[in-house]
Amino acid sequence: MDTMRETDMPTGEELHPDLISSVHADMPAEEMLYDLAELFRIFADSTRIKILYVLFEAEMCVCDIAQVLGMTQSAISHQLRVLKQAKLVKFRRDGKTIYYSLADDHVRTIIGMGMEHLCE
Amino acid sequence: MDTMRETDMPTGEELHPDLISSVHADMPAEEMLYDLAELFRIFADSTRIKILYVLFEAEMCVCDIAQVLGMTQSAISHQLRVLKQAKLVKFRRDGKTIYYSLADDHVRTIIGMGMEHLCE
DNA sequence: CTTTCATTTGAACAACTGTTCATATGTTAT
DNA sequence: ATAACATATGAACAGTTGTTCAAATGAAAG
Repeated sequence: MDTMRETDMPTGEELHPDLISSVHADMPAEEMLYDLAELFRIFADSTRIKILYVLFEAEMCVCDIAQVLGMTQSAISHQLRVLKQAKLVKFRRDGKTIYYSLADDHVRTIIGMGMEHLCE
Repeated sequence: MDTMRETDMPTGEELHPDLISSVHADMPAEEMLYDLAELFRIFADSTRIKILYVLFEAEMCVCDIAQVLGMTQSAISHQLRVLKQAKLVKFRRDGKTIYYSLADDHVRTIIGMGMEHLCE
């Protein structure tokens, strides 16, 4: 509701008023952009990336993943929790052990995209 | 150089020894996975996502971006620095103002990929 | 040169994140 | 029951991150 002119203004804080309002109108909802950042945050840790990479090849139980990555079972379990909540991995129970696997192929695509960007 | 058998072992910490060694062999270099996580870390902040989204539409100067996002010029400048270092944006100077724009189309693809994952 | 404006930079602080350690849950076998 | 094992969870701690504030560049104009 501001009544500022589009030309000949004091230029206090904005240099290109019409560009600003045009761009602002085309922005996705605040919440969507927040969710997007939150999604990328999941991939923003090398332990989680490693876990996902491991699961590219086969479903695996927690202690095997820990073994492959040379990390504590507890640390892996904590990260699997994050991946689980983000719906990036799924799991099934077989007796005492729990097998984790990729939830869908989107994970592969997103990580592949990142890899492609790096290798250039 | 451990000489453990592949069958009939005490199962101290690993449940599936051959799977472990096979998967471990197929893993990309430690450093590569670290770099990959670092790349996603750039996208893992909603301010940076917003900046990139704004630059989808047009090149823009710092104060205009700040205006669109309703944030301090200083905050935007700090984040542009991060994006610049990651080679995700480039800039040109025109007198006093500096115009930022997307470095290449990879940014668009990666963010698009994330969006696609969210909208399902 | 001095002023003004766009931007950058550094220090400081609060908020967040990942790992560790100890402990709890849940399952199987004895 | 109890023991052994795979996994999960909570608290705590160090390390990292994003914003703010104040001050510093750097460029154009008077």
